[in-house]
This record gives sequence, C-alpha cells and structure tokens, in this order.
Amino acid sequence: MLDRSKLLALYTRLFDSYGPQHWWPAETALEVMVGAVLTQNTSWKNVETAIRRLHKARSLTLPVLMQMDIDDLAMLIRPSGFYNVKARRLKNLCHWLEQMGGIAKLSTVDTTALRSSLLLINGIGAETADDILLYALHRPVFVIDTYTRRLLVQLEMIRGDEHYESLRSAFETALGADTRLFNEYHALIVRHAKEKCKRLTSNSDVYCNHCHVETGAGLIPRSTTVMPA
DNA sequence: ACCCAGGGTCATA
DNA sequence: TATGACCATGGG
Repeated sequence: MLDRSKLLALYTRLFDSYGPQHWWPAETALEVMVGAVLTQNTSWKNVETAIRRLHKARSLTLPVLMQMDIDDLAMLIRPSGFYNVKARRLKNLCHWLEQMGGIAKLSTVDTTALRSSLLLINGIGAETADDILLYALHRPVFVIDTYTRRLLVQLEMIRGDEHYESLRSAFETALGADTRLFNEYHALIVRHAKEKCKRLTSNSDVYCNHCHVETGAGLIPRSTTVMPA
C-alpha cells in the first residue's frame, strides 16, 4: 500500500522542480501508440528519429501502415532499434485497431476491457498498454516503469520486488482515478530520471540513475541525491 | 570497449 | 513463478 499524502507530496516536489512536461509529445493518438511500441527499451531520442522518418514517408496513418510491406516498415523505423520485432508489433497493433473498428471506436469500450484486449496483442505488454491507455486514450491508468520503481525504492516507499499490477493498483488506489494527474506524474518521474543523468557529465560526485552498486539488499542507487536542490 | 535506453516474448527449469 | 537469451540502434 502506498501513502496518498506522501505520493502527493512527491508529485508537488517534482512539479515544482520541473514544471509541466506536456506529455505525450505527438500529434495524433496513433502516433502516441506507435511511439509507445518504438520506445520499448529504447532511448526516446532514437524514437524521435524513427517517428520523423515515418512522418516524412507519410506513413503515420492506419491505412498506410496496414498496406505497407513489413520490411519497408522495419527500414523506416530502423533508428529505434529492434526494428524487425517492432515492425511486427506495429503490424499487430494496426491489425487490432482495424478489428476494433478504428481508433474512434475505442471510446465506446470501457478501460478494463480495453486493457485486457490490448494485452492480448503480441508485443504489447503492461507498460506499453498503459502508455496507450493513458496518453493516447486519456484513461486514468497509472504507468509503472523502471524509473518509477527506482525512485520509490530510493525513497523507501516500496521494496522493489512488487509485480507490475500490484504497483499500478497501489498508485491508482492511493491517488484515485485522475487522468491529468497520472499523465503529469509519470512524465515528471521520467524527467527526473533524465535530469540526474545529465549531472553525471558535470559532477563526478553525483551519479546518474542507472549507476548502481551491488549490496545484500539488491540493486541500490549509488546516488544519495534524491531530489534536486 | 563497455553500459544503457520511456520492454516484451519465448524457451527452459 | 522465475530466470536467461534475444532483439539492435545510438549516445555517454
């Protein structure tokens, strides 16, 4: 269980430090969904390049993606890495969208059913599904990622070995269904993680988020700086 | 040359 | 249920 007031205090601290993050950076719901797949275990910088290539090729529409050769799609998204599997996953997602009757029809389906349906798509796991639900479809779903885990472990609010669903329901129960809050909260957590990475180059005493040291308790961040000054 | 990134699937035990 | 291999580019 997570403490509501502590979560809100953390959110306030993050928001006061970084301000609104304006997520998800995309023009259409389809672009959000495509980006959610492309960013799997991949830096957003590489995804941006891939998205630009798709735009330039006028390929960010459902009909175009549906008819496009999978190998041509793979070459377009090449900069995002894992391009063969991701091309297949994008095709699977498009096939699902068409089966559902198009993106507009998704608004007639309740969030729980939509989530279950998304998770049946090969290549769409829990986090990608929740990215789509929150940032493309504006459903009150809290996205859990590795940054969220690291930060809460660092703050000693969780142990770190909790399952995805366990953490997600803990956030949603503590905060209540609030799409705008969930949107900004997850974006701020990611921003905070990136912020600490930047410091690695300028201050050798402060380490980035993924510099860890092995201890008996598992992976513990070496950094003692939880929040920026 | 090494480590990692806004994960997920599949085979194996 | 829980590891490990695999996917692959680009930046630190």
